[in-house]
Amino acid sequence: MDNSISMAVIKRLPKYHRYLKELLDRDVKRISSKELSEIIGFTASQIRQDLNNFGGFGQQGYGYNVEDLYKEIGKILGLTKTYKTVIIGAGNLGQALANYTSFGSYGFELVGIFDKNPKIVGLEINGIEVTDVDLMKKFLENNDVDIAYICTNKTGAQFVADILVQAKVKAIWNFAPVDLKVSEDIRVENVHLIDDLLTLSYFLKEQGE
Amino acid sequence: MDNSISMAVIKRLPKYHRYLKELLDRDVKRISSKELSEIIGFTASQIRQDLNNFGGFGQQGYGYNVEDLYKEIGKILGLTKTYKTVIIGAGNLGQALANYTSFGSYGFELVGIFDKNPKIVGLEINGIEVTDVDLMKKFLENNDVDIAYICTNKTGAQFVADILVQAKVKAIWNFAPVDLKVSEDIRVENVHLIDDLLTLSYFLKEQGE
DNA sequence: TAGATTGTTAATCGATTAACAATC
DNA sequence: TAGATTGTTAATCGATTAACAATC
Repeated sequence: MDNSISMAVIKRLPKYHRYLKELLDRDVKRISSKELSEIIGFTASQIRQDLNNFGGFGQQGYGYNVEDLYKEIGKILGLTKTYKTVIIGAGNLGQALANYTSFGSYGFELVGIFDKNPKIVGLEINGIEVTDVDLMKKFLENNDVDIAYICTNKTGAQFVADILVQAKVKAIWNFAPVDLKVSEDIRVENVHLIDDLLTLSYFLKEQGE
Repeated sequence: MDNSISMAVIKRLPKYHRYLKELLDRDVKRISSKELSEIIGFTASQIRQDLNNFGGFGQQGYGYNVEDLYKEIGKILGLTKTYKTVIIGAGNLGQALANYTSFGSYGFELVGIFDKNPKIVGLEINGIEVTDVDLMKKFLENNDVDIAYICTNKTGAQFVADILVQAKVKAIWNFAPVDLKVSEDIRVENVHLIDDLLTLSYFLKEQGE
């Protein structure tokens, strides 16, 4: 598969996937780029360009078969596999993510939760016991973990990331408000919540002027 | 202030703010675009371009005064004001956000939490009692709420958004996995968690090939 | 066959980077 | 004054949109 797909395209794929699922649920059999354009908000031209990065999924004069396209995009996104995940930091956010059952339905299987707080270690969250973070390295050696969700505070995040890199975890989903320094071969996705709030704040301030 | 700042620039502002705070804490007095470039990861040229959208904050031959620039960016981001916020949906995620004290320190003051579940209504979270969502409209009429965090499930999100639009709430921070249909004058920031996971999944799948 | 709609190339637009005169 | 570094214009790069021949 082409390795040079731009990030802009990749970031749109989940949205295609989401809208196609909706169409499928509404029993829509086929859709043209023009029709899809109207509900998803991308231009028809962009939709055709995006999809053609991965193959000719459509048919001239017909459009796209909704079910086929949905499945194809699922494949492109790697949803045919399952992934083992762990959560580090079982505070409010970590617990919230642990309880998100929808992630499981996409194939992201939670296999471990870690924390350093003795008051939290030992608790059971969504059927998984919280383990002391000191035992994480050993756990990672014995389990082939794909993705780690970092839900620690700012201070602990880099320390945790270093262990994850060493243990050859493949990806990090980072919720701590810091940019992690990691080796090139580990993929990081950041959720900097405060950044989003500041963006909103920027626009609210603008309004008043 | 210029109204035509591109979204790309705006989305970088919180990162400038974060790094300048760090420099300030480390007692760094001045910094050149070149030095900042090395720690923040944008090119020096981009940094100068970005900042010059808002004014000439630097000085030839010297660079930028860290404290001044930090304050200026804070102003640009609207951090001189405070904002009233509410949370709708007090499940795991809603509760996690309610307990995030750091938002408060940026001026985002939580004034209400709403839920429809009778088991949750009445609970006190971070000093605020969860109110029945049926009473939200009235609450919004009596309180000048700036930002609403939607932490409901997919099904309830649009229903809630409609009430928020009616009540003239200025911005929505949407955590439900759905694209809300709202009027033009309300700003929406989406956190589609599953989209981020799918992006990671895309790259993990790639690795194996 | 005629109509519709894709796949794909070309044109445009916008964002990033490079270059350098201005100036502290 | 000489050196450093900005502010800003010009060049480049990449992403989006438009156009249309191919084809179902």
